[in-house]
Amino acid sequence: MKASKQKKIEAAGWKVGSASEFLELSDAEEMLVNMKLSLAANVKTMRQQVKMTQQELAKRIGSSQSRVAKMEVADGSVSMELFVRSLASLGVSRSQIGKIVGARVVKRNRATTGL
Amino acid sequence: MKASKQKKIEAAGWKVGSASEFLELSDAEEMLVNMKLSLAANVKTMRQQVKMTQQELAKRIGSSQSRVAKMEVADGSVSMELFVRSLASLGVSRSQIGKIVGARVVKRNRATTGL
DNA sequence: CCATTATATGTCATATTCGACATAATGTCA
DNA sequence: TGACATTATGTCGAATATGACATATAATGG
Repeated sequence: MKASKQKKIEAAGWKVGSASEFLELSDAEEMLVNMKLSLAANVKTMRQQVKMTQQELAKRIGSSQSRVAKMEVADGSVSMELFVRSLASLGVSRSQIGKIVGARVVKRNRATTGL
Repeated sequence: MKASKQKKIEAAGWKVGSASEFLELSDAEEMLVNMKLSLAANVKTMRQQVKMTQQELAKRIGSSQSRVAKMEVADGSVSMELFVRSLASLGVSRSQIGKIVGARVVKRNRATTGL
């Protein structure tokens, strides 16, 4: 893993082992981070699509506004379980969640989104 | 949620809230359980495909044989993170993991598997 | 501008998940 | 059968994720 990439990841609150023993793991960790980035982005957009506030979603999933906020900024302390629970509570189907997990988020510009 | 279904889930070591306040959550919980069942089955078959022992996979992911065993029987104490880490360490790509998450496991009989 | 609402960030006690270990159960093969 | 490898199950202290809360920082619109 490149140092620059690791620094970026750690800056976002992620822990990355660097001992040689864990070199294979770093790929898995990076994958996990990217999955969570994708999940986070989708939780946010889905919630907004339903015009729900973080507070409301929090209540729905039995959590708190602060935790929902951490989810949406892909804080390192949020588990995949919470992402999945949230998406499910937003009406996202299992197969849709599978796609979110499997594909990188593409940040589109205003020209393509039409906004 | 039907009582029979909940009983089955709880028998497998899962905790399911039953207060009316959490009725919407139970669907999400069931989805999570099914995802983990799918992930568990795939960890097992992929590991066997590479002719790896639980002990060896455990070492690869910095865990223990007992935890790998729990993974493969879809024990309730195993997080999605660990499933993903394991699959990644077994060489499964992100898009493949997405498919595993998104689609129910189909248990095939001997006629179709050829065994 | 101010007031109000929504979102982000930090901390903390509690709950959950962790690897490790012992040991039981199952499988394998001679 | 017995010896050996592999997998399953239970438990425990340590590590991590949790909801709750306070509070900071936007964002909204009047």
